[in-house]
Amino acid sequence: MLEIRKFHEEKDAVLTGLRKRNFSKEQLSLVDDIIRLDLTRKSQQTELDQLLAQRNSKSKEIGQLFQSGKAAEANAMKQEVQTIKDQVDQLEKGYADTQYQLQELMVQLPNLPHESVPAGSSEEDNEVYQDWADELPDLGPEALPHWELADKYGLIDFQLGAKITGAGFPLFRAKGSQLKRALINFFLAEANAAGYEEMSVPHVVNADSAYGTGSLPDKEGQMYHIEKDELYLIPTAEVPVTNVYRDVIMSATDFPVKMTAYTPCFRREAGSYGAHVKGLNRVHQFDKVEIVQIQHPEKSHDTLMEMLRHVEGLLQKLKLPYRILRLCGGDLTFASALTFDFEVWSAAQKRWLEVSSVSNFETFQSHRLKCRYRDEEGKTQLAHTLNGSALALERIVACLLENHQTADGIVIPQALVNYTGWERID
RNA sequence: GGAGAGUUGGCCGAGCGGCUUAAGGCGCACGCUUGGAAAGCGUGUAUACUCCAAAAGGGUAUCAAGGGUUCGAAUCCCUUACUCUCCGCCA
Repeated sequence: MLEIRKFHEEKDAVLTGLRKRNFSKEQLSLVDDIIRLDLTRKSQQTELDQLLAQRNSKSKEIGQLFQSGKAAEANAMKQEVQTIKDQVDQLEKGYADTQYQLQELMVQLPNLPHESVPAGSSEEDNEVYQDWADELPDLGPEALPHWELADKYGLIDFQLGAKITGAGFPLFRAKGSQLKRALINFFLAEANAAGYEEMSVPHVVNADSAYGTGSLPDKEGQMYHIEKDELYLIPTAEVPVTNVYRDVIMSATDFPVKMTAYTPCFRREAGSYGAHVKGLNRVHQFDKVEIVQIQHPEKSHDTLMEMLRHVEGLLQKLKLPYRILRLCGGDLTFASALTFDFEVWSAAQKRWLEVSSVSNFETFQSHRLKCRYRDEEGKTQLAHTLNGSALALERIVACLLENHQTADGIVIPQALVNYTGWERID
């Protein structure tokens, strides 16, 4: 959530940011509505506080009167306080109402894009930040898509997954399952080597945590909701991991905080269909190793670039053709200020598949999380939060199978052989 | 799932309707002291919102969370969450 302070002090920056998000003129009027409501809120608070102060001091006097035996005076004063209380009740209602309205508007507003975010309305307008330098591999017409390879080598059973649960819950078996486990270990080992603390976290979170990272209310429909216990299946490890720092005030020397976790991720993704969701392209449960950092505002941009290079290193070691996109204002996720997507070339499908998204949320999440640090003057300031997939497993499996297929089997890249224990699938 | 006991500031811990602007201790910071340190002494030490042009200084709220009783609630009542102990079940 944006800080209300910005609306008063940097209104132009707010408007500029929202325009980059393609806000219409009517939508932009929200900004003035918010400023107006907040001014109302302030005056209501001042009035309310004054009344409460009166009530407190008079109540104290009543106590003293009783103690000195002046019951008659005390009882008279009770009447006075009673009338103050009635006013307080009235004002409190108005104040709560203003707060509620303000909150309703504030949660509708996405993060302001970083200045480097290109203008644009859809994924067509994303900027290719770093293209695949070499020629894209051409495997010829015999190249099989991953779902056929998975079937041919007995790696993934989509029918069994559908039988046990439903569509979008593939069952990995034999070397398919081992390959996935190897990738998890490989990604975690690389993250550990880069200084990220490994964590095993709950895969189910409460509403406070979901709200803290912005999954609620913005993505309510995307999460599996366990109503009986009022809990949510995590859509990404970002939610439990970032919430480690909810309601925490750190010292500036604690930066950077680096955490990593492997988790399954659950997404309802209602309304998808067609070839784009075939095989592993889009599933309801997938695996991911996530990297998260909490950083000083002045250093967060450099940190984002460092995370970018980390993800890039993984793809290079897996020998997969990739490109990096800088998302435009229209494609940026709600909470993000700046996002780079990694796409890997799916050699048989002949299309790019998104395998990672690396984002700087600046203070948008930390404001909700109340994740703060103390600056040189001892004042509390909001920290910056960042995260990235490093990496999403299922699409990597798809691309590994397709890109490294040969006539007599699938060749495992050397970096991964240390983790699989075998060199090929045949 | 059943029964009981708890949850107070960074931490420990007192308080069980007004004498609390939350005692006392520990920790931390600064100062005095010292050749330097320790000890000792002194001062300070939460968060959010808000008033004030700003600083200084006020105000309000917060004793797990939310509601209630009362002129007044950390303290009494209700609901919820969490922690611990015992029983049951269990990888």
